[in-house]
Amino acid sequence: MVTVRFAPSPTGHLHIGGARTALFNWLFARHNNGKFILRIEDTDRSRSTEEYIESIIEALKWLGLDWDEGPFRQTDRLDIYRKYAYKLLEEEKAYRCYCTPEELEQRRQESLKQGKPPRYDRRCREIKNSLSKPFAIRFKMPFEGETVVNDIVKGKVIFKNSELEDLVILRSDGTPTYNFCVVVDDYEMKITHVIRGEDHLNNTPKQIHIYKALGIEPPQFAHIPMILGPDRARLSKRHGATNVLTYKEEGYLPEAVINFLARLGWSYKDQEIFTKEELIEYFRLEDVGKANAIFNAEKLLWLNSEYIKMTNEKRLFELLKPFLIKDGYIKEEKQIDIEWASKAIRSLKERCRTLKELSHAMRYYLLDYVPIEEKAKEKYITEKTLPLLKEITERLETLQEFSQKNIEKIFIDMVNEKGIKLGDIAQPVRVAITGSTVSPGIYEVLEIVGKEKTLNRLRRIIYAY
RNA sequence: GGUCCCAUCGUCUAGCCAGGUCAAGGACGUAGCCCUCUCAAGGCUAAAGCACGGGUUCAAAUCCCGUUGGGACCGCCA
Repeated sequence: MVTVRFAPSPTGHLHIGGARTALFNWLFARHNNGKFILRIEDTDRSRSTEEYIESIIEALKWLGLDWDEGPFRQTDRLDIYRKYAYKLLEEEKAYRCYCTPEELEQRRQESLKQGKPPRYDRRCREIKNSLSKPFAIRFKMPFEGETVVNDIVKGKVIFKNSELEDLVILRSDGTPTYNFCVVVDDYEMKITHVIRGEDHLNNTPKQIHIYKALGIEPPQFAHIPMILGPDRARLSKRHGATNVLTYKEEGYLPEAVINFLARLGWSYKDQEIFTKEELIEYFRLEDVGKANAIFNAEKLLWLNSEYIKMTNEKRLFELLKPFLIKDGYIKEEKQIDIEWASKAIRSLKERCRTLKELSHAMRYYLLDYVPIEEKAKEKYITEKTLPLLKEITERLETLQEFSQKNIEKIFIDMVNEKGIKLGDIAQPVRVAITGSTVSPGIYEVLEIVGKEKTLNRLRRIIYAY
């Protein structure tokens, strides 16, 4: 059975790059009816936090990337790693290193200064008798030869063993290091395919030697390209929103984010928009590109607008509620007629690219009075338009059924009778009712706002002039 | 510095593995036009790319080599 894992380290929130790695793993597992495991790599105790673990889990749930096993935590499994590490020590495939981190750092700096590769000089490798000093366990890398990685995405990659260093597998405090736990865990969890960022490609030969020393067969590897910021540097906090959950807060739909992430480094014919089912059906690691991709926020925005258009109004309203409450347009406990809300959302959804924008646009449907933009007021609420506003108010007052159709008739009649253009009256009314020069069709807006609020707002602006 | 990866419009990409049907297709963004009560949406059109240099071949975006450019990794971080 195909088994993959997503193994984030909880030293930060789930970022865009990590989310795509998780997505590719998830898609691969679902496509192959395999298993997707979540594993938390928290052996860096000083930087890992509970808060980040929860945040990562929340983000994965929001994206709908469900896992079949886990979350496993490496800090719960320390005995296992120790067991394997000591096994290697006994078999003399690893050795005790008595150098202190301070000494190592100092030597590193010196090597760097002299332009030499900052590699451990293996000075403890030949110490025969154990000393009574604190020690770390280092793995014995071969001095020569080559290691071949047959990567599903990158193809055949050959590394010189002479470039590999004797890495620490168990720290002096007894905790294991990354390159060691991945191997042990991927073996113990029967991972068949390791799908991870390209930043791990250089680690792969080291891990392959650990597999060999442990006498186990390495899994298949697939190293997916990096996601870069617009400046071509690796995506980081400097580039703004990299935390997946901020996209939730900014009003993006999870399926839009998924769709966007899937198309970063992967494609299927000329298709841009995919349902989750389609992604699962079409996704193949062989179709993942080799080149790094730049995060294109504009395209994500476009995709989100497409998803908003495709989403039915009832679901949009549910998604919108937290935004409306936060913006102060509705109260949590207040009941809103769902049919009315649907009508309102329908009028706006093709004009908004995020839920946040949509919420903001809803203000003139929900509030009693809206703030009027100064520029709009100057341009459209004038001596010239005031009589028109008065007249349309009077005409609208007479309406029994305040429907779009009837409202339209009132406008058209007035335009014909007075020999004016529709815009001459529609724009001032729009400003009076929405506070802005931009809105859905004016008849539609008036119907949704309703007779009472419409007349109140018109009278108020006339009175205030 | 060393090692490894990568290279098609500004961006995401199709095409490359199995060279010809590619005077390179789609999408985002940009510009223009149409529609129009505003703004969107929608429709149509346009500008925009095979990094460079060699080689192989009747034929190269596609195969090979080099150059340049970008990225990643070199930790008792993951």
